[in-house]
Parts: sequence; structure tokens; C-alpha cells
Amino acid sequence: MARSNDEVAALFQEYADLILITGGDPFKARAYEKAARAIGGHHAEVRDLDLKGLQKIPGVGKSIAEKVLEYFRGGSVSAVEEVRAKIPAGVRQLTMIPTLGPRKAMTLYEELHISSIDELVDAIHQERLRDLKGFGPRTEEKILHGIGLMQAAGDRVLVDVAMDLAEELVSELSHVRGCLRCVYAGSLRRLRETIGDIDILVAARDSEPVMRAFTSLPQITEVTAHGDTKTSVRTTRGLAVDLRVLPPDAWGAGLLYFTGSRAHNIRIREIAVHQGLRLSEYGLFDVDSGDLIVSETEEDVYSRLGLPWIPPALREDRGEVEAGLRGELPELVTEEDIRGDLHTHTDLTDGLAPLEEMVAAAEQRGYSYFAVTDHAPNLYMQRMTEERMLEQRRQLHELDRRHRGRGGSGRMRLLHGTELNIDPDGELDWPDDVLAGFDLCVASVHSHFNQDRAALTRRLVRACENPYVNVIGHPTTRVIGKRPGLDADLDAVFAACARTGTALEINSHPDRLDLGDEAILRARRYGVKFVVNSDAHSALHLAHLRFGVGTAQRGWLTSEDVINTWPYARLRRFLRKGRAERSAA
DNA sequence: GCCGTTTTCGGCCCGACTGTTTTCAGTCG
Repeated sequence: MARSNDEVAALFQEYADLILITGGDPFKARAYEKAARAIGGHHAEVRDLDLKGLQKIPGVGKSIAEKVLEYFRGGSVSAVEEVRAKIPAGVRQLTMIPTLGPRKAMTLYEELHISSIDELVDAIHQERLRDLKGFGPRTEEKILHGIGLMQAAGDRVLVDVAMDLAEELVSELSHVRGCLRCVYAGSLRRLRETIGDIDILVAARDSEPVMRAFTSLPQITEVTAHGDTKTSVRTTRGLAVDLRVLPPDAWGAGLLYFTGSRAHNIRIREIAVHQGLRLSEYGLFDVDSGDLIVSETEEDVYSRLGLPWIPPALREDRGEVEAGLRGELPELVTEEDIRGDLHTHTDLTDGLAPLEEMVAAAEQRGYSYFAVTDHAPNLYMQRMTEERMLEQRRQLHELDRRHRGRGGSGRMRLLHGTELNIDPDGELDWPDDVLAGFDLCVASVHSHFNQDRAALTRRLVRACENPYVNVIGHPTTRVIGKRPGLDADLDAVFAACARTGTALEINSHPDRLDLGDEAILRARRYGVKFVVNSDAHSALHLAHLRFGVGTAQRGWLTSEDVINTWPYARLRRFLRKGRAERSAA
């Protein structure tokens, strides 16, 4: 099952939204929002905690702790149910539209009884919003644009949501008698950034026990199709899942077929046809005799077609087949190659965990280096000051000394960094003499997303040209399904990065994955270096790195391209960039 | 509703932008 923390976090986030929509105390709403975040990022399962244990979570007091207990006792919280009864769920859906917040959503509901996105679109087309106070033609335009963005994402979900569910299902099905193998395939195996539905494959001689076990899993709400080889369901999280049961000796062909992509499958079937062969999910066959040639493993099938095994992340018909035929497939970067995380936050700014906890979690992951990069003063809400930053540096050096004291080659080195704000002119938060004190600087755009193309491009290029900026953080600032990327001339930015020795970040947060795969493919042609970072705001988020690595793989990157796979000394040389030579720490 | 080198009440992340206003509410990061 999903972590109990996620259920509770979602419930309190909903409660916070409903408080705001109904015009309740905004500070109370914030308290619930904060608690939701803290619970979501908390290491222990809240299901297992008692009142005292719950209250140890920052932002959780007596009242919220009691609601958590109430939830696990009876499956609901009366305070939440009360406000749910007043506001249709669709009203909250409206607030998911960018630029449409709780107040406007409530106005729409109260004045026009609008409680769904469809009703809203109709009302706009009928010009019924025109008479509402605070609504004008520009508002209508922005709402429609926002809805367009959401619908472009369609019913797809972010990769982490699908991954959590798929791993649960695979784990449960693996225990069923007669299940010889079980994996997820499809776009999830290819690590696409959004997932339309989940494909799960099982190898079994008899499909019936597996199908029966599958349809009775608690996550499944509706069985939409049910046969011998395929069962389709909907799950509690709204996501569709197809289960396919394959005969064990057709495993490789089936896995290949159901991993896709469609375009990749078409390309390799063409190759088969040219060799007088026919490829299906059951195997590779001789067209004339109809004899099965190979089917047991993916390697067998690829190999018989004259291809090396192609990593799923590459299977998009973006040149991987040709590269395979030439024997020139890249040796893709893997999560095991990553030696450290270079963009993380602590509770000094908007992270959830204190410095020590983040460092301990990084060590747990076996990193050989780790950078803490809290926000800088110009992100005003974070209340960062030079004093606070210097105090953190002192603590970090102290921790670093302690780690070194333990000796051994496995010790982890700590770097003190910051995430700077690139202002509208390309200027940064601190003067050069302050920046010079950091081991590395990530610089990101956090505001003024709507500058014109020339200004945005100049802004990013100027940031690259700053000798203290080592990394451009989440370079396009897109939020998947919510905000498009900056309208900048990315090629000019990539060229500037390559010229100045500035790395481009691949931000691993599942709603960013920025740069995305296609931009990476473009950028790598300039000889740019990349860094795959978690941008973790809690210890748990360090694990998001797998999605960033998946995105890097989809961008054909090798460990040579990714600076945080490099040994510490080589990384430090890169980070010196154009700065005046100073002794390496 | 939470929390405390502003401490048991009274604050709570602060500023900018946008579109609507005609002095400001709503939204966002």
C-alpha cells in the first residue's frame, strides 16, 4: 500500500484548500498545509505513531495529531467531512487551474453555481463571467489558457505517482503462486515524465490465479476488461492498469513488445521483415515456415536482429536503432554512477529537515560528496541573510570535520553552496566577494517568467557568464501540466553554458524533470556538462534522483556528461570555473 | 492551528505582478 503519510498529507492539503475556499482563517489553512508537507516528508509511517509521536513532527500539534488518530480509527475526519459537505469536489478542482485561486473559485461557485471545469468553460463561452466583480476578458483568457495546459497533460500522471503504484502491484503479484516473473513495462519502464496507464507483465503457465489475485487487490476499484491473457482495471488513484500474463518462454518478446514505444516497435519489426522474419509479442518467427526462432529474453530477440540490447529509456525511435546497428549505443549513466547530490535544501529555508538529518540521509545513500544549497536572500519569503548563511557554513564545516575524523576512503565530503536567484537583469543575490566563499553556486529563475524572449535569453546567458555560477538550476522552470518552460532561446543558453563551463541541471523533482529529455538531446550537442540533482526539500526527496537519472538516460547521457558522477577532485576542478585560483579545500 | 533567545498571546514567509480597479484583491513563488 501507499505510505500512510501520503494519504494523511493529501487529506490535510485538501482541508487547507477547503478552508481557503470557504474564506476561513488563512493562518489555519497554512498550519494544515505545513503539517501536510511535514507529514508527507516524515521518515516514519504516521500510521504507527501515537499522539506523542505525532506531535514530535514539526507543525503537528495536539489538534492535528488527534485528527490523524481519528483518521486511522475510522477512515475519516469529521472536521474535513463537514467542510466537504459544503463544497463540491469540483470547486477544489477549479483551483488546480493556474491563475485561479480559492477566492475566485468560490465566487464562481456562489454566483454562478459552477463546480466543474466543463461548466466553467461553458460559462466563459457564454460570457457569463463578464458581470462578476474581479473578472474581465484577460481573466477569461488566462483561465482558458490554464485549462488548455491541464488538458494537454490529459489523464496522465507524473512518473512518481505511477511508479509508487506499479511497485506496489508488482510486489504483491510477485507473491502469487505460479507467478514466475513480474515487472512493469510500458512508458513507465522507459521512464517517461508522465504516464498514461501502467502495464504489468507476469510470466506464468496458468494465468487464472494471477488474474484472480490481481482483481481482488485493494487498490483496484473497477475491472474494465477480464480475459485469459489480459485484464484491465481502474485503481483508487484513478490510474488504469493493464495486466498481461505471458507464457514463460515468450517472456522476452512480450517484454519487448509491451515496453514499446510504438515507434520503436515499428522500427524493429521493419528490420525483422527485411530479414524474412515476423516479430510479435509471442516471439520472433520465420515468415515462411512459421517456426519460432527466439522469444525467451529481450537480448535474444535484439541479437537475432543484429542489435545489441537497447536500454528502455532509449526506445523512442530517436536514432537508437541506427546507433545499435552501428554498435554506437551510449553507455548510459545509471543511478549507481551518481556520487553525490549538488542541489538540496534544509529547514534553514524551505526544506523540512535540519542540516544533520539531510547529511545523514545522504551518507545513507552512499554518496562520496554532498552539497547543501539553501535559497539566497532575494527569494524574500525565505528570509535568508548573510549571517544565517555563514552560521550554516560553520555548522557544515564542523560536520565535514567530524566525517573526516572517521577516516577511511568511504567518507563523504560536504560542500557549502547556495541556490541563487537570477533577477530580471541576470544579476544575483550576493556580491562577488560573498559568492567566492561558496564551494558551488546553483543559479535559478524564480520570478518574472514572462519577460520577452530576448530579455530571458540575455538573463540566463549573463548568469552563465558569472564566474561563480556553476549550475543553472531547473533551466526552463517548467512545471509539468501547470506551467510551460521559459520562452528563451535555449540554444543560446546551451552555447553559453558550454563556453563558460556552467553545468545544466537535470532537476529530478517529478513535477519538474527540467531539463527534459528533448532539451537534453539538444544541449548535449553543444558539449555542455550536466548535473542530476534532487532539489530535495526533505530526506525522502533525495530518492527522486532516480527520475532525474531516467531523464538523463532518455537524453542519451553517459557518466562522462554528468559532473556528479565524477570523482571529488575532478568535480572540484570543474567547480573552480573562471574564478581566481584558490587552494582546493 | 502552531509555536516560543519576540514565549502562553499574538504573531504567523514577504514582495511583486496582474488585471481589475480608481485604490485593491487575488495569485504566485
